[in-house]
Amino acid sequence: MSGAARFEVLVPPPADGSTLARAGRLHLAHGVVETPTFMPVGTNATVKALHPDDLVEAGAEIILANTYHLYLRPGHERIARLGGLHRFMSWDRPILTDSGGFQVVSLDDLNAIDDDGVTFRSHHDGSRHRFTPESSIAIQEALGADVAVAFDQPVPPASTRLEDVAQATERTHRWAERSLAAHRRTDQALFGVIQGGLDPELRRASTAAIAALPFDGLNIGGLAGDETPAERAAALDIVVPLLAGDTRVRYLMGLGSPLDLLDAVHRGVDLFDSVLPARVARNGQVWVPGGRLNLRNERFRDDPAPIQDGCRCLACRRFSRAYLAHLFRAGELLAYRLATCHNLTFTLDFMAEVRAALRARTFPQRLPELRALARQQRRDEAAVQTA
RNA sequence: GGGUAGGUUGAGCAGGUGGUGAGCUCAGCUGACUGUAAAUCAGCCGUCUUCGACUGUAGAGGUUCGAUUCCUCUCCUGCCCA
Repeated sequence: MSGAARFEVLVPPPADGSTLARAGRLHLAHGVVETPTFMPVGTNATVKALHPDDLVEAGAEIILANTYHLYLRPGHERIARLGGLHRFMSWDRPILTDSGGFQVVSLDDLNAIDDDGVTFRSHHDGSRHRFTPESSIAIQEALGADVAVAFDQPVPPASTRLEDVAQATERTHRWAERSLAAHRRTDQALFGVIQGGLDPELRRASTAAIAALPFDGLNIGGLAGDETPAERAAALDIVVPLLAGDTRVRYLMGLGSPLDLLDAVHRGVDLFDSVLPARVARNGQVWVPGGRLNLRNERFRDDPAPIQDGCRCLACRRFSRAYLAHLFRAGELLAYRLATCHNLTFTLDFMAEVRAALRARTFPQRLPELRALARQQRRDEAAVQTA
């Protein structure tokens, strides 16, 4: 272990087994992260549409950036020359870089994978590149985030044949060891990724294999894809109990809807990231307690209310739904910023509420109420609740 | 007043010189989005009983087996001339 990440369990799960949720504190080079929490995704060294101050105001304590994208543009060496990722993007709180493994899946038209690594074509210009565990780590060290992630091979769990899941999982294990061996920086943590798809035996084996290695944190990968909530829950219920005595932070990669977050926290996960709240916001939908609103809908054009009564965010403090509806229709850039601020504030405030319940030791009791808050019914029901 | 070019589903168009015009782009309506090739994508967008059917090419007549197309008149619009 690098020692660059220390996870402190503030409130362990209750002995009665009513929940595996826990409150914790993750100490990183650039600061402390209260968990459970959510990391907004800033792929290109920016959370789309936001100023770093917006993120601070929304309550983000750590954000994610992407190795693949920053390697291609502007280049990790350039970022290193300019003083590293924090300085480059003027963000002085913790950052985690994803390894680029996810692009193995999402850009699968453009690449070829083998046991040594992945050869891919740039989505910008078609030029050829190659990632290996060693090169991914080298790039991440150059970027200089607080946390690097081992290079892995995720697969869409529900639609992948078992033998292919097995192959990707075993490859991920070998790459995990190579990522660890390649990692040099002592001021940067390194997290490992558990795979195994939806197969109980593969999940179990992957959890054991990755947990046995000296990573600073344990990522749960290959979920938040095409699986059902029940399948995801089943996978978590295999992974987390196996980590019962483990003192490391648990990070479920890619999860972002409030209800999904709540369920995963309940099953023992500490950390999340997702593009969902930001992307959904840019596409015109905002999250409110118990529902969601599509601001492009005709019915908001005359609605003088804020998105959410009592919300502290940049949008709700000063602007009406009608104004947001106008901005989206007009294609005005402020729409994206305001809606993104709202959804990230909503998500992060929701996680703060979950933490408060955990610290007050009222968490499992408050689950129904928190679920009601997180639920996102269809718009008609939402309208009733927020009217 | 004369000449000329036109009139297509909210707008702008495509097409159609006798036998299939419901096609495109906007606009509009709705939905999706989960380790970001996403300010993107998908559906709907004349009417209906919507896996289909019907109607629809400014209006009224005429020719024709059959007219959006050819003929006559009328209305409207742009431009030119007076």
